[in-house]
Amino acid sequence: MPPDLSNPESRAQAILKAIRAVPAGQVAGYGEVARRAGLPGRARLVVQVLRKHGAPDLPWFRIICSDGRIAFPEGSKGYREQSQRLRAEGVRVVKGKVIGQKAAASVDEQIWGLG
DNA sequence: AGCCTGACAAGGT
DNA sequence: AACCTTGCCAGGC
Repeated sequence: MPPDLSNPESRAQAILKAIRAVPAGQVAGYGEVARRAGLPGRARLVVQVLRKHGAPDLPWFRIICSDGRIAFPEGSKGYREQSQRLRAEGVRVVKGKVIGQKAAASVDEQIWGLG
């Protein structure tokens, strides 16, 4: 049974859950995360959640643009940290873009507990 | 209500 | 592939 999503709080929770569901060594787009959270078309809501929640355990660095780009401005603190953290997980990052595959479909199972 | 702001997305050039 | 324009949605004022 999917979460409520009728109020901002539950929406944020759903998004956080979707983000945490992305496996190490893989990445996912903002819109992708939104969809998996049950919020299709709300990519920008994901952005807002990420801006607010600075949770240390949140794998925020695995979230990138749909075209594989890192969303932070080149040279910014976030840009450098994200690149570094991704590479630390074995993700290939070239010129601010992630080369390789995006998160597997199995992520959905992890979120909704289908397995 | 109206306007501005975002770590976006999609489509066209 | 790079770049620009348009569409979107929620928040904060």
